[in-house]
Amino acid sequence: MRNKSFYPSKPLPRSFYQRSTLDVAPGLIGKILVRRYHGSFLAGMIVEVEAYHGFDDKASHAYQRRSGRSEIMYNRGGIAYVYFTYGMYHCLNVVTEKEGYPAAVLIRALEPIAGITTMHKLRGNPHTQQLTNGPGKLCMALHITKNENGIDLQSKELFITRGRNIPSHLIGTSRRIGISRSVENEWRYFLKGNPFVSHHR
DNA sequence: ACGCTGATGAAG
DNA sequence: TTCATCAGCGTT
Repeated sequence: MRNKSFYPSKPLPRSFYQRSTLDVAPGLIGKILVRRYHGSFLAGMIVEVEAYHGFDDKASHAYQRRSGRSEIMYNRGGIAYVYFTYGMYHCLNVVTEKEGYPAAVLIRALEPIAGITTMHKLRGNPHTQQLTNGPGKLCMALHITKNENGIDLQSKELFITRGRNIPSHLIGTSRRIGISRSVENEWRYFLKGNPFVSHHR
């Protein structure tokens, strides 16, 4: 848990991201998201994600449009897509699949692993359980903003590494949170029983 | 249950 | 140019 004892493994290869989004999304559960900040590492285990993909997903930013904000989702997998929402918050996605197919996975929650003191400062000292249990919260805690939009996940600044291997029976699925269209698709994945998974409202 | 807050994109 | 819509959060 101490930052000094944490040194990350190599970034996951680009090939990890260039697969079906519905394979990448549950595959991210248990992996470690790493952010370099002022020369040290902030890190957390991914415990909740949502997939947004393809031409028929009405909740996707890329639905029936390819311009501005959503253009980045058409890139080949392996880069970050960070967007600003509700006038206040940033959300981190990882782009998946091949060039020309619009898709990304939203990182919704982390279990903090390293740099927890720094994360508390960046978040305004909430209880640890509230530190990274939501997509806006984890971006605040890891200082992820639109400056990181488009960053290559092979970069030292922001990447994902191997973590725990999670047996599939420990991964739960549900409808996605906070959307009004295509609600029937159960493309949210989370680590069952983990206290950092965000709660439904 | 609601207000905060501003980027986005569609409509006019 | 105006307007509705929001992949959220914190306080009520």
